Amino acid sequence: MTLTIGAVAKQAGLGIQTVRFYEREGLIEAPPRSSSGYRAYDEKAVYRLRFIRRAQELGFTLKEIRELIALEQDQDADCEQVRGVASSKLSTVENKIADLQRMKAALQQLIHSCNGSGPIRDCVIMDCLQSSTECEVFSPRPIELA
Amino acid sequence: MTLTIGAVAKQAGLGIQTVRFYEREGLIEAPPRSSSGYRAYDEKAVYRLRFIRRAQELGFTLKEIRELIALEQDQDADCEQVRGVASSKLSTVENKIADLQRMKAALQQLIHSCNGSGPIRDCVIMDCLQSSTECEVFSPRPIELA
DNA sequence: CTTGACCCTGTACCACGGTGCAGGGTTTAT
DNA sequence: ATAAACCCTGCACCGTGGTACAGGGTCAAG
Repeated sequence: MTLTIGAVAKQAGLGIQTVRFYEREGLIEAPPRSSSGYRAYDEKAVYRLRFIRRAQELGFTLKEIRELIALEQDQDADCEQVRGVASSKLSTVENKIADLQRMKAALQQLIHSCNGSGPIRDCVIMDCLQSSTECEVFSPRPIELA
Repeated sequence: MTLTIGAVAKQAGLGIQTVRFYEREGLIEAPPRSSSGYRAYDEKAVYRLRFIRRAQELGFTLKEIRELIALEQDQDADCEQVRGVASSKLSTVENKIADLQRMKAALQQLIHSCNGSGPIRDCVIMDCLQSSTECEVFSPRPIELA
């Protein structure tokens, strides 16, 4: 018995549109079709979709997931390469954490330095955002935490 | 002496297109124009643009920055409200950090459990992503760290 | 045999924060 | 006077990860 797109979507915890989107994006292969043109999936499709979900939870982008899948399908690829991908992802995650921690510290300092009453024109937070000097809250490294 | 858009952009560390984009988005007010239609900025515009940059560095979205600017312009607003905005931003930053730390731990565990050699079919990392049981690396809370 | 639930394609659209280009006009330096 | 460097508008497009809708066909239950 094969599965309809609704069934695989449900089992993988995704929407139908999303499954079709993944097919278009080359993350899953196009399944065979029934005589009436319905997609006819097997169990493996559910695993593949869950793989995608899990990898996303670990912070991999769809592009990176496509690469992981390509590696998996490559006879000549080895485990080392997979570990490489995971390691570089780990680095980017660590960098994002560092960026966010700088933001956190800066925000805490801002909040702490605000007594929380009085009109805006006396607000330390606003001053701090406004003037270039006066407040050394800003991180050396800018944004880029995409 | 007034400043051209190129000059303010440079002083604020932004591109010209970006400055016009901020104007369209209501983050800065439209400046007066020269006789030939050129935007004629004053010094304050540079501060406003830097304000935007700084707030972005702290993790505020453009929408939130628009709100901060609106607060600043509101005679009846007080410092408490500004602190509220900053506090809620702090919370979201903290949540993002927590999400990323879960990812980090999971990635470390994956990388650690991979001996780093052999073909893909024996790769623990791939196994782990593939099979639903067998590997308790996955975070209770899913993605959503946008 | 009809009704509802499901499936199909194609296309457009969402938020986010911009970037780029075409097709003009202006200013400045040589 | 001419070229380079700047400015203008308007519009389209980028990546990311989907979501929605129109306008159809199909399948199972009653």
